[in-house]
Amino acid sequence: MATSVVIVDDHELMAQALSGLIQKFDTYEVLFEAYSGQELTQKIHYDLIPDIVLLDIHMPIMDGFMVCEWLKTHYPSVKVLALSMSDKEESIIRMLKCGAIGYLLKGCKPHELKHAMDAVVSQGYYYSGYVASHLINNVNPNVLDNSYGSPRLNEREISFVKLACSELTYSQIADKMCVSPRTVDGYRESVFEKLDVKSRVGMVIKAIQIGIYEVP
Amino acid sequence: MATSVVIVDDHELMAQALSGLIQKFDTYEVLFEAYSGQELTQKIHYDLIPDIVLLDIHMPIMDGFMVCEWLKTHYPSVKVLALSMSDKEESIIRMLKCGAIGYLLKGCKPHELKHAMDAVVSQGYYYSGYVASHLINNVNPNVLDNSYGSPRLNEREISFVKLACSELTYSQIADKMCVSPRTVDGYRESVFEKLDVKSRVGMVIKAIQIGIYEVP
DNA sequence: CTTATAAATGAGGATTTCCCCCTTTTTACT
DNA sequence: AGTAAAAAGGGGGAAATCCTCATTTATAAG
Repeated sequence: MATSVVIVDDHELMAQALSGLIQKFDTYEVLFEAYSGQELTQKIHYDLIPDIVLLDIHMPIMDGFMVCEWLKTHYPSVKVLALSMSDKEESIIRMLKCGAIGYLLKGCKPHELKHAMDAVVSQGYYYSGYVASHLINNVNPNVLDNSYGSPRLNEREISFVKLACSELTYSQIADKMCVSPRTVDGYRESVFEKLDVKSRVGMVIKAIQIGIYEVP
Repeated sequence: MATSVVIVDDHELMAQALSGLIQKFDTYEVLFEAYSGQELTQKIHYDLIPDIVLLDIHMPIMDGFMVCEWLKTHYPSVKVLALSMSDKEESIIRMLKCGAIGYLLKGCKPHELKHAMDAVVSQGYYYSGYVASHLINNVNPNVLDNSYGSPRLNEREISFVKLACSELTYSQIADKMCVSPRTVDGYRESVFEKLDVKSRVGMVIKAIQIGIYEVP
């Protein structure tokens, strides 16, 4: 019997094109496509459970991390193969912690996709060579402790960082957060420490890298 | 005779999947795919000129803007249909100034792609409704003057901005650029003016938005 | 009830950033 | 050549950022 696949990608073009590609692999059949996380949660049923979910990470509202966590709690048998543009180790690690079983870059070749799906079915995991080497070489200890959000920053600190990614001064941020400027300075200090940066600009760049702040 | 198409996208998966999709449209045939701008410049010949080039914007080394400019100088008859994830007006305008004849979002539906290609062939242009409305509503005057690089920044200013997207102080930047700190302050002032920002953080965010700096 | 541990805050100062006004040098144009 | 316009550089000062030492407050643990 053919292995059933579901594709989740907010880019319809990508999703349908991928679908066409996979149809050509015999032993695989595409059950359906979803163009958002919500759509997936609606379309999937107890009698329509795929073997594999090809999951795009970067999506609005419900991103790949959330979708993956939802899947693993509601349909733990589903094997999630993450599909991403970026090889940022934070993304990879977060994805694995969310329960993904493989991580594939969108720049890979079609036969690599086939190979990955084969591996997921038979061995239960797959990481492209590039991803695996990244994992080995560049693990930032700060990333390891928190499955969602970012390296160990608490809620207040995350709010602070988001506000700091703007032209507001720290005292204006203090007003917005309803605390004293000195408290904001405390947030700054601890965030600098945790993110290992030495300036506000460094903090902003790092915040973008690890996904705390998204450039509009 | 079928309309010939070439696909340029650094994501092989995307390129090949797209290719498969287009093969299904009769009246269109895919001549070849290129996974980088350089590959396109090598594969295209006087006896192998496509009617349409589907061009991804975000690519390493040679991005879509460069590829488009190269195409319009060497093969001006080629109709370039830009394909992008983002609807940032800067990207759209830059692409049009580079000679693209249409702009499509990757999130569109397959039939929209078909429709766009049809329109490009028959009418000579195509902009998805979403893109068109963006153009009308959100044009930033700063963007209009410069075809490449970004809103009117010169080379030195661009170097400065890139260095400013780091934890270097302005005087360290001055050292790197081999000019006096005061000169760097001049760069800062003119860049603030041109990009319409009020702080270094604002400049960094804007630089990322308009593509001067790419977050690693 | 103490202890300790984290969060919020205060005071002060060094450095950097931001913003003026102004001079010299270089480049461009007619 | 002469004039205009950038580009590079100088000085100084107000504001913001960064850093250090220290105090209060809340919260959890023994």
